[in-house]
Amino acid sequence: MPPRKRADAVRNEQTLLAAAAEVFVRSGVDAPIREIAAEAGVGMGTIYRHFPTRADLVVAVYRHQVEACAEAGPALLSEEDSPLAALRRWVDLFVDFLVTKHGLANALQSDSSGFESLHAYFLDRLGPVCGELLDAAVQAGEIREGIQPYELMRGIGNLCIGRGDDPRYDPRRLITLLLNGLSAGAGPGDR
Amino acid sequence: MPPRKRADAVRNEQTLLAAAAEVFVRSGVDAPIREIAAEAGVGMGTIYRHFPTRADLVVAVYRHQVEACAEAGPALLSEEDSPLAALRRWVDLFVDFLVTKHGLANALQSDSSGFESLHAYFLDRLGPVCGELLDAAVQAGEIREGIQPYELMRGIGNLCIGRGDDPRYDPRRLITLLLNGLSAGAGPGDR
DNA sequence: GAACGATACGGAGCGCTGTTCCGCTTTGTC
DNA sequence: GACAAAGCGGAACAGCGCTCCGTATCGTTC
Repeated sequence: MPPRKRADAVRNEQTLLAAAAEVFVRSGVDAPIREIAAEAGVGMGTIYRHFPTRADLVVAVYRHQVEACAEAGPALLSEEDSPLAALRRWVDLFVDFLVTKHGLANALQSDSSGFESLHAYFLDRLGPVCGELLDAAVQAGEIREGIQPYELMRGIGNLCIGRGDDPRYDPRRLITLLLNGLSAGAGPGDR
Repeated sequence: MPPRKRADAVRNEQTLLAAAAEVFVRSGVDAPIREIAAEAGVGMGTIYRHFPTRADLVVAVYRHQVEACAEAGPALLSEEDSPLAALRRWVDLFVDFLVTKHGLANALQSDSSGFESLHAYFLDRLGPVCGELLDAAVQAGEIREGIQPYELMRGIGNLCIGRGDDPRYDPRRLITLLLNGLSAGAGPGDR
């Protein structure tokens, strides 16, 4: 066995993933390495040691975010007051994650097979989580039934395409409207 | 009326278009501005004056190339010994042009409507030219009939996708094979 | 052809970026 | 506590986009 990694290295890797995720949301996946290093409070050498290329970093953040998003689903369900509130907060996390996801295609440039498998992983992992949130909200009578997880995730994903082009376009506002539409008139008496 | 442009400015613009086309083929559409300036033998200021953004330059080269390619069709037909030879040389020009075309999407970033119209212009202008070359070669019994201009152009275009990724992949070699296949066994006795 | 604005040119210079490299620090082990 | 080994930080270098302004060229007028 190769001797296991040093504790500080492990720590730094986690810090970097979190910092990169944050910076990606703020400045896009093409953000300067310096900015990510500063956000994480580490040197640039550290980033290059952990993630030799930008694609490595983007992929790592992607996996990390998928995982975080997946784990956040059940957690939010239990800590929020209502399933709908949990769903709203989950969607918010999901939107942040989409920056990374949309940057992935460029970062991987022409490795379309790698992209496919990462995309499949995304669907397998997040689809059920989103489904749980939707079911719970339906059970609680907070949203109308009938919408599929894939449909919602895809719709949100599409609303976020091209974000940043034009300051007048704010995907989050539209997504809020979408969710409002989903809950409108969905009381117990609804059919 | 604004006074017409100075002679040297017009000359430089033409020189730049030719130089940029050349450099795009050699180094891709992301080639450093300095390299294009050097190729054209002008200063960088001159490029920025004529084409404030990279997209402006790419679009201008694109139009210029479409035009050149369109005019080259009939010219080659009359100066080459056979229609097939003319077709081969035309395809060669076309392949060079595709570098610019494929770079266009990135250069325009998110202006998809601008891209659409440029693409339509491309089809309208070059489709008929390609058709003429194909017809002439068929008439001369040099290639089999039945292939459509759009089909050929699209096929060649697709073969050129991702060029430069991998030195082992040479689109021109495959395109040569394609043309050989088009002419194989297309003698007068063929039916 | 001489003189003179207007126009265009060239390239040094600035600021920002990716990437490397090596002296220094921290960690785990004996 | 001592000492490799592993890891870290960030100065330094190189390449790039873009601007700015002194200089050269052009077109016009006499």
